[in-house]
Amino acid sequence: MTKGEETRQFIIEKAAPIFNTKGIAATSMSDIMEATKLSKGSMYVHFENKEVLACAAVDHNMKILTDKLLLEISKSKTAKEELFTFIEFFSNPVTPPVTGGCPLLNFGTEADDTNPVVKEKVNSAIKFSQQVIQNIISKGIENKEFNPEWNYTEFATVMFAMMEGGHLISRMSGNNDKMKVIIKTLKKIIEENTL
Amino acid sequence: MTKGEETRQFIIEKAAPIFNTKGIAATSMSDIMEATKLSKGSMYVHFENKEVLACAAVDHNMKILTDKLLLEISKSKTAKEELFTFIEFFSNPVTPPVTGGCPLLNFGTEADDTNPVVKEKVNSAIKFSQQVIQNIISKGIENKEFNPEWNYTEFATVMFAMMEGGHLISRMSGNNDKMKVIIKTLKKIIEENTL
DNA sequence: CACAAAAATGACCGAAAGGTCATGTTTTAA
DNA sequence: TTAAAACATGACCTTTCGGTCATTTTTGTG
Repeated sequence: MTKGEETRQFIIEKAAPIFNTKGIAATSMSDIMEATKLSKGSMYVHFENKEVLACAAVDHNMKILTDKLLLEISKSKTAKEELFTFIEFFSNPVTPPVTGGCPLLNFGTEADDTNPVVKEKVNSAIKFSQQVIQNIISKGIENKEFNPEWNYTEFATVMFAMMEGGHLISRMSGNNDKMKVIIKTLKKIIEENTL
Repeated sequence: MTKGEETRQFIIEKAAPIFNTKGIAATSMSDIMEATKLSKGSMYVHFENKEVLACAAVDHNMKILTDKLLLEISKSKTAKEELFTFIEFFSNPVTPPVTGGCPLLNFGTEADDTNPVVKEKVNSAIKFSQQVIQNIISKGIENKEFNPEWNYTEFATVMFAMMEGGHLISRMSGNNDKMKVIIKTLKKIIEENTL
């Protein structure tokens, strides 16, 4: 990695949690300058404009989250264990795996009617998440772990939706109680489909 | 209503969809001036500052949504019908009942780490929504419509979470298909608890 | 109708926004 | 080692932001 690439990466890493916490519109280049202790000119050497930096920060937040999640999942032995790990990974929205909370929720709602590029990034990430869930269950069915009649495509959607909704509720209330209810419910459904 | 009160209300009504669509940070007083065709000075006659206007807009969005929802629900005859109406009311996130999509999702994620006042407003509204669901089911149990063993407190949380999550997915993808899956799933659970 | 109070106007203010650029410093590869 | 390329700096630019205020217009009431 050249010096330039290193600096670019450094800026992204410092910027990512700020964008995820404050939102794209509310984050200024000065915020990033302060966090990186770099000059304004230096920022624009590595990023054409704020939008490009914001997009890089969005990507970074999603990548960090995905990497952490998949790493945790990879430690599991059975498909059921993998699903449980997935769910438990998000069990504490008040102190989430990525600073600022779920980037899909944060950037998705902000980008919705204003930023088609970010919106599409979020859309892809949502699809990917559901695909991960589906792949785990599909594998579990092949392994004779899960009920082959399970409509797991629909379950993947329901599970993802429940977790995002639970995330919102818990972050608003400031405690993880409601997320625990969501988790309990999801685990029960999984148990019911376990052979 | 005096002229002043009328104008204040007029500004709120014009501002509400803008705030809900663009977000609080990304909405400028100029945006509101343009929408209302009023002068800057006039805005500040009725609102101390942007924050006060934003709060009024948040309240308005939530009130409009609540009023519309409760009106629809009031047309239902049975408790089960009321629940179904509640769910169907949100069946088209792409063309939602309130311009900009669910204000709880929009303002909640934005306010999360930056605006405790709005955050608390959203938190209260979330609690209220779940209470509405609980009240319907509670009444339904008394009416012998629903299974008295139903853990409806937990269901209210799950239902709310699923709908918010489904809302996000559908808005990101630009079509209501995933929301339909959510709705189908919720209706099935309700049927299972119907006597 | 008169007239005080309320509402509306738009020029104006300082601060902060995103962005540029000449200049100086550090990397990098021949 | 050295020279060109890449990187870093911070002063500076324009625009837009939230907000103020003297002035004018409208409103409502005695």
